[in-house]
Amino acid sequence: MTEPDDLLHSTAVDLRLATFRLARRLRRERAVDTLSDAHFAVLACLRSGRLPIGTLAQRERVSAPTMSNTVDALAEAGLVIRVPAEDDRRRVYIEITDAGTAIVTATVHKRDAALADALAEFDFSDTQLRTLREAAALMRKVAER
Amino acid sequence: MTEPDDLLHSTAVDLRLATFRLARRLRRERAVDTLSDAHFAVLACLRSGRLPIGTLAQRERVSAPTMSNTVDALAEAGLVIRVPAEDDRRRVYIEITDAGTAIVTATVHKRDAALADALAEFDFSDTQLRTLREAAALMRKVAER
DNA sequence: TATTGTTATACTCTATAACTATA
DNA sequence: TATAGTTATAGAGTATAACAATA
Repeated sequence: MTEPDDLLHSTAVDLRLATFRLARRLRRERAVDTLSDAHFAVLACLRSGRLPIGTLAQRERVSAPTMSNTVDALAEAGLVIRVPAEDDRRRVYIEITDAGTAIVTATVHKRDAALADALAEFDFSDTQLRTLREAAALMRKVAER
Repeated sequence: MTEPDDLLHSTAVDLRLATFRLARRLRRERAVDTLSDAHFAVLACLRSGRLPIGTLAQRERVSAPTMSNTVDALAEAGLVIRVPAEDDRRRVYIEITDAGTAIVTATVHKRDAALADALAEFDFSDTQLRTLREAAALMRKVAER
């Protein structure tokens, strides 16, 4: 346990507050209003390649039936397709479609643009921007511990 | 619109990714498993003082009926109480109880401790920690724009 | 007539349990 | 017998519409 008033702890407090507030602010930026955060997260998960339902459920920390329902909805919207595996016929791979990829790309661009605009508005110096980038790298290390 | 490859934009991209991942990681740390994120957020909102239902609904960006339900659940759990306003008898103030305050405090401590432990594990230098604190301050400015 | 909050109703997201098909 | 996925069912959380009480 860390002392309540050392640099480590006060950094943790500041960073927790800032992270929650910024995440909340950015989550509001969406390309498609009808797509929930949970559904969007699955779509984003599939950008780098197809995955079976079970793996998707584990990654998103939901149950298999929940992921099955989510995939139903995404498939009905034409954003993913089910592809039965050839070697193991119990398994079904989920692949993102071009329409799905387009939504992920547009949403990501929208969030990045909103954040870039916000940063621009404050006239941050290059030094401050580099501080933010370094911090971002540290934050990812911490999150993926 | 910013150029896709300038410092501003690449900072935005890095910061968006890092913010979402760290927020997700921290949200898993809870003092009470039975309390949902939405309910906890309302409780946290009330730490600094009592608020009417309508204000709570606006702050948390949910409808008034939804907030009414949430308050029902929190009141049933003994975490808040409804206090009718004296001057305007339509209005009801929601006040956090000692039990509610205890849960907020415990959860915040747990999240800060988890983050501090993670930071400690990486043996970040004081310079790196100060980078994170400065970044946190900038992030809050951006979030509260 | 406008405002504050609640009740009625319905839809989405989630989970556990039971089931089907395949290994 | 174990595994991958789906279906059945139920419980939370959410919204809009309609309502009651008060200003």
